[in-house]
Amino acid sequence: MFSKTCKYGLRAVLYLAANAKQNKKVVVKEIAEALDVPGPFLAKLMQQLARAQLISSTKGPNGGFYMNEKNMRSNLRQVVETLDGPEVFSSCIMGLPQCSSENPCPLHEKAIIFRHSLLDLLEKQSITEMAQRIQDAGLSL
Amino acid sequence: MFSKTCKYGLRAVLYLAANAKQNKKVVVKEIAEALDVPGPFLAKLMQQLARAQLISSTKGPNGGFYMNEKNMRSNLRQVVETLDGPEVFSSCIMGLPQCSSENPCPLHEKAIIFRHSLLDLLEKQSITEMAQRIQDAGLSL
DNA sequence: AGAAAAAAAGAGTTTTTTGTCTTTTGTTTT
DNA sequence: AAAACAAAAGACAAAAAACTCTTTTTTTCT
Repeated sequence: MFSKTCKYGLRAVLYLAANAKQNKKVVVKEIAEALDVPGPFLAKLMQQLARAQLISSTKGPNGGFYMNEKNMRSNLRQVVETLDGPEVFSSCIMGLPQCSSENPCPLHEKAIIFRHSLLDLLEKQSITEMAQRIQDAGLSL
Repeated sequence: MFSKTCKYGLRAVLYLAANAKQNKKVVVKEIAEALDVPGPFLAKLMQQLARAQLISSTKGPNGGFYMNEKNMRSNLRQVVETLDGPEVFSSCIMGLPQCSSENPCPLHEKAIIFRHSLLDLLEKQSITEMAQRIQDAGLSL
């Protein structure tokens, strides 16, 4: 479905949303240990997310990663698109280069419906609300 | 979404369904050229599909690949499962190893709905009927 | 100002996936 | 029986993804 990079990224964003704020930043090592993923690899992908302004960071002592107000209003579709590229949502499910509504693959119509339900899932869920649920229900990341 | 192996496999199965029969077998080279995919690589994955009895083959002159009656009654979910493994449909969308209904990830409930729509898409489409549509409407593969 | 902390950047390494090439086995036709 | 054809099998090569390590930059604290 998604690459490991992307899965780590989704989890990291939600971890930040649930555990970090402007005044309580979190360092990569902590996130990596909490999620049980390779630290330096996670650091790399978090740089990408920071460049895309989906998360925030500051260097130096007491520095680390966190979510600002704007970051909290982004959505998981954006995370996926910056890490796996926008094609994951537009490319043909069977990998046909020329697949389109004019020249559809045999699964085209049905695939559109399915894809829509995926986008809906990733776009419509509020990060703020998910962070709340993670804290309240103790959801795993 | 799916691996290249899997995408090639889906297309190859549909190509066979639309273009081959017991008495009109088709050789790998033809399929590879029609789909514009690497021949030897395609040959490999077709061996897997043949072992899983999702397609049929015979060696020697006038040999090649084709679909028998039983093959035509299989579905695309089986193709995906033999090439990418059954985990593609069961593993957590965020990659959490422990994700389950008892210990759900933040996307769990919504992901189940979405996954169901994917399985539905791959299972409920009849290969026979798709082959017909490919021939009639000249769908691309 | 100096030291330390932490992300950013960049260069490597390993593993997996994708793709190729060669040999073997089985079948059919002559 | 021999030759030719085509898949099966297996070993190999290249490319991409995943992961690691080192150096640089920025910030903060003393």
